[in-house]
Parts: sequence; C-alpha cells; structure tokens
Amino acid sequence: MDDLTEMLKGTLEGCVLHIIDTEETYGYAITRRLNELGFTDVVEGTIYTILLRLEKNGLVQVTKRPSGVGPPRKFYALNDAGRERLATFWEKWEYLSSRIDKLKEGGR
Amino acid sequence: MDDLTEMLKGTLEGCVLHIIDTEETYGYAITRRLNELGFTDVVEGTIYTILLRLEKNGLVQVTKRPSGVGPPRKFYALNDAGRERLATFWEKWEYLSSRIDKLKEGGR
DNA sequence: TACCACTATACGGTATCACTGAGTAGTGCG
DNA sequence: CGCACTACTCAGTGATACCGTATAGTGGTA
Repeated sequence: MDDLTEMLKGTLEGCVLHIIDTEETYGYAITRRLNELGFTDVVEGTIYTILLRLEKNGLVQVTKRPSGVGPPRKFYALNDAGRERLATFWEKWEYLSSRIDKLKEGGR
Repeated sequence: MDDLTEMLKGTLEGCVLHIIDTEETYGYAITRRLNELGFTDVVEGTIYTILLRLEKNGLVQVTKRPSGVGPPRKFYALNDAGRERLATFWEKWEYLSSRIDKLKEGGR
C-alpha cells in the first residue's frame, strides 16, 4: 500500500494508545507490532515522536527498565487521562468512519 | 462531535473528490453537502483550499457559470487523473479502516 | 581486535494538510 | 442604505507523520 501518511494523521496516535492500553510496552516493540498489523511503513522515529508527545501531554506513565539485549527500554502505560483520550479516539473514529462509509454508499 | 481536524487529513480531500464525481458542483454547495452528511464543522474556506489544490494538481476540470443569486460559481468535474486519485483514495481508506478495525478487535 | 547486525532512543528539520481570518463581490430584501 | 446570504481568494497558523542523523548497548564473526 502506497503512502498513507496523511490518512494516518490523528489515527496513528490512537493506535499507539490502544497498543499501550492492551499491554505495557516500549517504542521499538510498538513499531514491530504496528508493522505486523499492516502498518508496514511505520518506522521507529515516527513512534518515538508520538511517545514523547504522549509523555509531554501527561497521558502515560513511563518506566525505564534494563533490556539484556540492548540499551534500556522505556515502558509506557496509560494513566486515566490516557484512557480517556483513547476512548475519545474511538468515538471519533466510529463517527468518522460511519460518515465516510455512508458517503461511499451514496446515502444521505 | 468535537475536533476531527487531524483525523480528516487525507480523507476530506477524498470526500470532496467523491462528491464532485457524483455530480458537477461548486465549492459553496459542496460545503453545504458535507455539513448535511455529518461533517458539521467544515467551513467554506477549507473546501476552497482543497478545490484550488485539486485544480493546481490537474485533477479537475473547471467551468465558471453565472449564478443569479450571487457571484459566478466555479463548477468542478473530475478528469481521468481525478478519477484515478479517487479510486486510490478508496483503496487507501479500505486498507486503513480494515487495519484499524482489526486492531480494535484485538486481532492479529 | 575490528566490524557488523540488531536492539533502543532522541532530536532538529521538512512537507502536507485542515483551518483561520480577513478581504472582495454579487443579489435581494427591509 | 444596510444587512443577510451567496460565492470565491489568499496569506498565515498549528498539528502531525516522516526523514536523517546521532548515540548507545549486546552479541556474533572474521
């Protein structure tokens, strides 16, 4: 699938929030997970900017832990604000995708 | 529904292309149509920037016609490049929305 | 030892897009 | 005359994903 960059704006952050919500994890692993899930072109740099933003906006709790196979990892977990943001994301996504699908069906 | 701005990136242009594809129409009317379809916060200025971009990128054919109730209207119709872009948009949308839905279901 | 691959994060800069706000202009109605 | 509605333009803003480069730890191999 060619360039999804623009379409990912607003949604990629939501995907990251969702992954963190299902399991406390770190940037490198999140990137690999997204790649598996079909977001094949997403690279580490993109995810790290999102994670730093989440941290700066107070949506996550961060824990640094040694790795054994490389530099220490920063594990992320959602706090209450993060879970709220995630819920809002899904609401927006449902709203938008339903409108788009309706538009496609030619309905009004 | 509160701010959808970021999530609309990449998709709003596709919606405009779709509307133009179903009927030769103009900016003001496209805005009203989108408002009816649930994109309640979309305003004229946003649509005009998209239309000018489509024109600049050679995806539409433009015809100016007098209105009777105001300044002349610029009617837009898709050309071959525009129809191709629209098809690509739907492919991307299907791809993205299927991945997001799968992510939400917790599937892999 | 030296080199490379893989793991892991940070950060300055860029492009693109939706959006804002201000301006111009035509018609009709009180 | 002023106001509402119609209709378009354009310079500037903010948010986001992405790129390129840098740094650093571990382990394998020549």
